[in-house]
Amino acid sequence: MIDKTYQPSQVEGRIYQAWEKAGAFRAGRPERAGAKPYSIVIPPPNVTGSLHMGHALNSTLQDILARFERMRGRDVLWQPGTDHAGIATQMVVERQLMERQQPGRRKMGRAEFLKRVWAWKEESGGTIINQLKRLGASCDWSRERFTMDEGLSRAVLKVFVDLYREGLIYKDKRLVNWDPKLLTAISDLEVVQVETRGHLWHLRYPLEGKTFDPADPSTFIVVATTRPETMLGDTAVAVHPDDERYKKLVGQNVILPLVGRKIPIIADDYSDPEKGSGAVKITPAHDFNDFEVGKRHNLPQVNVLTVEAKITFADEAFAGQGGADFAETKKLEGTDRFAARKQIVARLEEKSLIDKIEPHGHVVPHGDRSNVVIEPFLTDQWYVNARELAKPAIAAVRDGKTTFIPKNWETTYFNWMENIQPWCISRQLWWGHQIPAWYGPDGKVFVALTETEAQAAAEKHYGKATPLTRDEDVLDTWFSSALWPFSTLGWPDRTPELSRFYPTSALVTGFDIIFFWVARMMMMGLYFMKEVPFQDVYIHRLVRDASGAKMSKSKGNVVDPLGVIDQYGADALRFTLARNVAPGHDIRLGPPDVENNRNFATKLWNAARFAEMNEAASVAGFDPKAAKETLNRWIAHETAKAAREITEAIESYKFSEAAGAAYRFVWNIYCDWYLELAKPVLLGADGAAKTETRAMMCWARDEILKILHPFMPFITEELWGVTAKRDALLAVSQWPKLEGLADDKADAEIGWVIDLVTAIRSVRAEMNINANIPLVLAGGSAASKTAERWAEFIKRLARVSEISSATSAPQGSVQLVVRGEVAALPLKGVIDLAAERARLDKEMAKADADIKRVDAKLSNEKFVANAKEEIVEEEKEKREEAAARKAKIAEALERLKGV
RNA sequence: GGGCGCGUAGCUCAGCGGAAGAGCACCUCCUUGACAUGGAGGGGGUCACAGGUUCGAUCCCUGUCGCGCCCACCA
Repeated sequence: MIDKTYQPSQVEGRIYQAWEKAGAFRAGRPERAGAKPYSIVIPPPNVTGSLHMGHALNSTLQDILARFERMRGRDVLWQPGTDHAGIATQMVVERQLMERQQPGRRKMGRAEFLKRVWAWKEESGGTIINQLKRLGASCDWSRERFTMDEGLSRAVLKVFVDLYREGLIYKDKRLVNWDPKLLTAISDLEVVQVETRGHLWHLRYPLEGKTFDPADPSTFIVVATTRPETMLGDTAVAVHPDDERYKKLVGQNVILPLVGRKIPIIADDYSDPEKGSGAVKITPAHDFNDFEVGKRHNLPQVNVLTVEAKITFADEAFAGQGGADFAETKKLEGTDRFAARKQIVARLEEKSLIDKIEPHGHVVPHGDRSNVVIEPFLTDQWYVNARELAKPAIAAVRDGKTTFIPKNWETTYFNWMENIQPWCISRQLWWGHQIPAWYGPDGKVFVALTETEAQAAAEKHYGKATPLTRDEDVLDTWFSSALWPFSTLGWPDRTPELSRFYPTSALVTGFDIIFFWVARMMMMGLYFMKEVPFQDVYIHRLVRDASGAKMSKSKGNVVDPLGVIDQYGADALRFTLARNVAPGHDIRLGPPDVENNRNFATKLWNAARFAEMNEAASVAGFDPKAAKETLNRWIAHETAKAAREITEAIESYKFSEAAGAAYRFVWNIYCDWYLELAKPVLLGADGAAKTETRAMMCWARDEILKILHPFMPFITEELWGVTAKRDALLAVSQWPKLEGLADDKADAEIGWVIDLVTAIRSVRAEMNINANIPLVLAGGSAASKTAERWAEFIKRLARVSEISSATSAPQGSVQLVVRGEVAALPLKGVIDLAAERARLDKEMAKADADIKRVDAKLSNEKFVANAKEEIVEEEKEKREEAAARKAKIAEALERLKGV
C-alpha cells in the first residue's frame, strides 16, 4: 500500500541506507568489470565546512550525471573527499582558541597546535559528508579521501620533489603579496582588489645642491603617491626619458625628506608623464612596479616594514644615517603603517614639503581571507614555474582534449593561462603539507622525500653528517588540490583504479575556481599523467537568493540547503536546482520554486497511488510494442519520445532541459491525459483492454521512475520499491532504451481527441456552461467514427451528455473546427448568438491573417527561389490548413445567420 | 584599460534564422471516487533602442543605452 502522502523526511534516510547497504555506488562492482568506466572527482569541500547552496547545486549536477551513467550501465566512480583548506581551517581553530581564552598558536607551539587542528578535523570532518548524503549524493564513500591523508601527502611530496628536480619549483627572493594579519605570503589569486577612495599626496623632494624654497619650483621635484609612508624606503625618483620638463634633472640627486638619504633622479619608461606629477618615487622593496624599475637601475631595496606592517629601520640603508630630522623620524619605529602615514604627512606639511593633496579613487589589494591591505613584501618563497606547466595545459584545451561547457569559459581560461605568473606556493602557516626542504648550516637547501634522504644528501655534500633544519613553511592548499584527479586514485602507485578511471570523464565546478583549481589540475595532470585530468569541464555559476542577491552570512540571506531538505525534501531541492540551472547564469532560488517542485513530487506520488487503487501492477516481461489499444500505443510513443529527449539533454549537459522535459511529460502528458483517458477503460467492461491498460500504466510509470531517478532519487526509489517486488534497486536498474515505439497513427488520433476536448472545455468556460451538453459531429465520417470510438472518453473529459453525427451542424449551435473537422454544440437558447458570432469572427480574422502572412511569402518569388524546399512545402501546407479552416468558419457563420 | 555575459509576459527565466514559450503571480469556474501540494479555462509581450545582412531576424553583424561579472591597475 502506498501511503496517502509522501513524507520525505521519513523516507530519505532509509532509502540512502538501502543504497549504501547494497553497495550501489561502489565503483568496480564485479558485474560491471566489462563496462565502460565513467568517473567524476568531487570538488573537495573544506573538511570542517558545512554544506551550502553552492555545494548543493554542484553536487546535484554531479549526481545527475553519476546516476544517469550508472543506469546506463557504466562502471561509475564518483570520487569523494575533503580538502584540508589550510588558511581557512587554521583561522577557525585560532578563533576557537581565542574564544576559549586559551593560549594562541605561537604560544602553544607547532606540535600542540596541529594536534588541536587534527582534533577539530576529527570532530567536524564528518559533517559535510553526512550532508552530502542527505542530498542524495551517490559517491563511492568507500574511497573517500582527504588531502592530508597519508597517500595524498605522499603524492604531494613526490610532486614537489620531482618538480624541484626538474627546475620547475624553485626558491626565489622577490616581492610577494604579504598578508600582515595572517603573517603569510599569499598567491595573486588570493588577493582581491577593493575600490577605495583615498588621497594622492604630492610631495616635494628637494634637489641636492639647492636651498629648498617652497616658493621656487626649481629647488625641488614633485612626486605623487598614495602611500606616503613608503617614502622612507625610496631609492630613486623616476621620470620619463622623453619628458621635457624633467630632462635636465636626470642624473641629479634629491635629498629624501625626513631621512636625509641622497637618491638619484633616473629616466625610465615606467614613469608616465600623464600620471601624478610625471615624476614617480621608486620604492623597490614595497611596490611591484618599483621592484622591476629598481632591478633595471640596480637600485638598493630598502625595507621599512616589519612582517606586521609596522615601521622599522632595521635595514642597513639606515645604519649610517644621521641628522636631527632622521632622529625625529626614527621615533616612528614600531608604528603601524597607517598611523605612520598620518604622522609622516603631518611632518612633511610642517616643512612645506606637501605640494598638494588630491582626493583619489583607486583599487587597493586586500587579502581574500583576512580582508586587510596586502603589502608587497620582499621575502624568500617557493615558486612554481607556472608559465612552463601552462603550455601543454593551453594546448590540450586548444586541441579539444578538454572541453569547457559552456564553451566561452575557454576564452577566460586562455586569457589567464597565457599571462600566468609564477605561482607562490609557500605559506607561513602550520596546517598543511610541510615543504620537504631541509637547510644546512650555510643555508644550502636539500629537497627530498624524507628527512633521511635529505640527511644522506647533506652528508654527501658536506662530506660528513651535518644537522639540518626543515623548512617551516607549508604548501598552498591548492597545491594538493591540483593533484586531486590522480592522487585520489592512488598515484604515485600504479593502481588499477588509476588506469581505469583516469582521465576522468567530467568535472563539475563553479566558475570562481577555474584559476585556483581547474587550471592547476590541468597543469599537474598533464605533467605527471601525460594526459588531461578530465574530458569535459561543466562550469556553473552562483546560487542567489530569491531577490537575486548574493548569499552571504553578513547579509543574513543564506538559504541553508539542509533546511530546505527538511521542509520540502531533497528531491524538491535537487529538481529545483536542476530545472533552474542555465549555463552562463546565476540561479535564483526562492521558496515558490521549491514548493512547485515539491508539488511535482506529490503529483508523481499520487499518480502511482492511482495505479495502485486501480489494481494496476507492473507485469513482468510486458512488451509495450505488443500493445493493441490506441491509448496505450500512444503513451508508449510519448514515453519513448520523452526518454529520448531527456537522454540527449543530459548527454549534452542541458540539465534544465532534461528536467523540464521530464516535468512536462509526467505532469502534462502522463497525468493530465493518459491517466484521465485511462479512467473510462478501467471502469469499463472490456477485460482485455483493462488488463493491457493496467500493465501499460505501470510500465510507463516505471519508465518515469527511471528517467526521474537522476533528478529525484529518493521518491523514485521509494516508489520503485513500494509498487512492486523488484530484483534490484532503481539506482542500479537500466536506463530506458526505447525503440520501435513510435506510432504516428496513435499520435494523430489521441491528438485529435485532446484537441476536441480542449476546444469544448474552452467554449464551456468562456460561455460559463456548467451542465453536461450534447455534441454533434458534422460532416466528415472519419471524425464521427473516431468520436464514436472515443465517445466515453470525450463524454467524461469534456462533460458531454451524448454524441451524435449529422451532415451539418444544427442551427444555432456553437461550432468548433478541430483539425479540420467541425464539432458542434447544439446550445440553442443557452448561448448568446451575438457572442458566438463574435467568437467566430475572431477565429475568422485569425485564419485570414494566417493566410495573408503565408501568401505574402509564397507570392514572393525570392522566397520560393531561396528558401529551403521543405520550408516552402511547409508554408504551402500551412496555407491549405488555414484555407480549410477559413472555409469551415465561413460555413459556421453562414449557418448562424439562419437562426 | 582588456575580456566575458545579460537586457523576451507583472516576476524569474527558456528559446536563438522560418507563425512568440514555461514556472510563479493574476482573473474566472470546479469539494467529479490519484492528487486543492489539485483540476479546467483565460488575460498579458512592436523579444532594450538604431542601423545592416537575408526571400525572411527575438535569433546573425555593427553601433547606442542600461545591468552584471572576471582580469589588470596602490603615482
